[in-house]
Amino acid sequence: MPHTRHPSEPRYGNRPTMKDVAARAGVGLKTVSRVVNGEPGVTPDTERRVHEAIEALGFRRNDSARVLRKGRTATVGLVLEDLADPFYGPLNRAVEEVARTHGALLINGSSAEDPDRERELALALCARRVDGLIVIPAGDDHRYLEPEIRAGVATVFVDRPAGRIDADVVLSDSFGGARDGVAHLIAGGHRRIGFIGDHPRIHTATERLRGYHEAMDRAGLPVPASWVSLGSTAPERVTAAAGAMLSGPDAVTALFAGNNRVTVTLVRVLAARPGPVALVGFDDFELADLLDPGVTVVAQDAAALGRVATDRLFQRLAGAGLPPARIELPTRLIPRGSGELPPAGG
Amino acid sequence: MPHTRHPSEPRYGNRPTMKDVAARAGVGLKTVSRVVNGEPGVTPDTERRVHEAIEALGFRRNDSARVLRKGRTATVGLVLEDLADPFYGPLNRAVEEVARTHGALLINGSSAEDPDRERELALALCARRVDGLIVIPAGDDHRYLEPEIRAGVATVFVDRPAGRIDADVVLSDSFGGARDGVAHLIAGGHRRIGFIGDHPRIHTATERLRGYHEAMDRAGLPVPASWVSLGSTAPERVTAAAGAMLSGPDAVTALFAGNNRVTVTLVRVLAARPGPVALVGFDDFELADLLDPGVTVVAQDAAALGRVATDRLFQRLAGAGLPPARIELPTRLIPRGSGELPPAGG
DNA sequence: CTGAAAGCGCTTACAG
DNA sequence: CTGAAAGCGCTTACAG
Repeated sequence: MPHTRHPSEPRYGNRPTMKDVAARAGVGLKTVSRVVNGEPGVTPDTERRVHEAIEALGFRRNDSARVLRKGRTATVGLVLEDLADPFYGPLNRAVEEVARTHGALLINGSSAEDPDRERELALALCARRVDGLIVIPAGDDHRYLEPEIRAGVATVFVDRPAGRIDADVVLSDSFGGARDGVAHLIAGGHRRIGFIGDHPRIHTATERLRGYHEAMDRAGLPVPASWVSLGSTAPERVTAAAGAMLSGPDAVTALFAGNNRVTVTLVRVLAARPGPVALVGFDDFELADLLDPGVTVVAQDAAALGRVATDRLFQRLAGAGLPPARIELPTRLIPRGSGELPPAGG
Repeated sequence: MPHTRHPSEPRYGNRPTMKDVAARAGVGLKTVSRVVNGEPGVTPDTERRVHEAIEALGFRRNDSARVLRKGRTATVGLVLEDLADPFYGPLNRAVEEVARTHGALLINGSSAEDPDRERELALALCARRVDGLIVIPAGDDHRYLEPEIRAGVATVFVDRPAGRIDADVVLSDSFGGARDGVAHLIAGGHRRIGFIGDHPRIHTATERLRGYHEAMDRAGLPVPASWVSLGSTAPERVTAAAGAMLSGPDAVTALFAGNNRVTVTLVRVLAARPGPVALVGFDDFELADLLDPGVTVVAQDAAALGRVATDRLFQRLAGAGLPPARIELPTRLIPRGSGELPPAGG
């Protein structure tokens, strides 16, 4: 007797299959497939019988099987830094919405800023044969994705460029945004401005630092090494860095925050200090306008990053033989008070 | 000639399969499978040859095919309200982390508070044969999931109970949290307290309103209809509701906000008014402590909701024949200033 | 230690 | 209009 059904095979919880429906309706398998997929060429009577069998058995097509045969999974993978980070919420949602218009589902996960975990997750998604992959890089070497991209996985990097491979990337103008933010402080009369940012291995951190230097240079302002601090965005580290910059003979009168988390920590630090210190932060955040003073920021459009990246991905999937591109989105300076505070004590 | 390969079949972008690897290594298909899966019983030499073929061809196992045969997809589906809503970020991440410890990936999507979209999404996930489903309900009738649950999809509802079916649910103690929050205002001397919450079809909204009434009743305080307003959380609606409650002879001296978005809008409304009005909000939010005054909230642990729900889901998958349970997590009152303002004018 | 056959639940490419 | 056969890329259950 040939192998039929064995309890050790979950068989998707004993769900009925097209074969079961076909048997019950007294038709062929292909006829069931036709009805389920709304293909033409089935008599109303046959169709009715099939529908009755589907109802009676509670049949629901197994899309995993369908997808195996079709060759496309109608799935997009998204690797971001942290699903819990509010910055990625709108990006995540934007990716979902675009995918949805193409009938695709979204598998996502966090790299936790760990390059190994990013790799593991991205490759797991490739193993599931996602049609496309959107990656917010944690690492700086993405050669591991080269075979996947060559094999046809449409891949777009977001927020930071891919490392050591040539691939699509959609990002905000970090350099220009930081430059304008720092220039805004300089225009307000500041001469001693500190920069506190993320790890130097993170592309946006160094780009924003570059923008800072550009603005200072243009204004002919020298930058002692003590005014720049890159590293972890942990509150302790940022607090310590700010403390150092705000004391001593070279004390700064203004701070530029390299990202969201740094900004929030600096708001706390400055709220606990007596004198006013000007602050401009990269990235907007909810309630920034309600704080006192409101926090001046260089805002980027996270939803637009996700939308543009996913559009690009589906363009690739549609077969456009596009060369890898770098798409840069503009930022916007939003003055709210903290960035307009005059320098204390000249 | 039998059908072999045809250009109209994408075949996952011409990726090599185990069959290709087997041919190249000069071994059987099953041997490749053994090597790829680290199964024992392969001579080192054979193993080496297989590995070489894998390298040379750039083979990566197709987990979608594997999953079809195994009967379990190692995938968890999560239907939430809005991927962009910061409240769901930590929940989302917690679900991911628990799934990860079980080797499962996460497919998620937004219902956009639309019951039809919730249904469509949940059923699409079932069609993909997710092993388990976590749903934050938008609708109030989940009978459509009954066949899926019966067929073996482990299902857990979070934040709000399922409608018209008996299923696991993990939620915060909305009733108790709101009761305590309102009692806190009463203890501070308030007698006229308004409640502004979400749509009455949302379970948490009515539970929190129930808590409000309980606290007022216990204190022997009558509640005119004009002090209660449920409906959309759109800023315009909330602003109008607050405006009505804060004027006239029955004007309230304190407000209880039914959720996050209401709280934030009320903070804006109150900041624009002359006199102090006390405020307690349900749900904590970032920077609540930095506002002036700090916002007193009834905090729920969103990450714990996700963690407990996903643990429950995997318990079910492990085969524990559990009856549906209702798991309620405690809330925590965090006084920060806004809830401790005394009643203006007695 | 190794591999051929059957099967997971569908769709494709045919042939009637 | 309808369906049997072959196949998607793997794993299972055997048999050597």
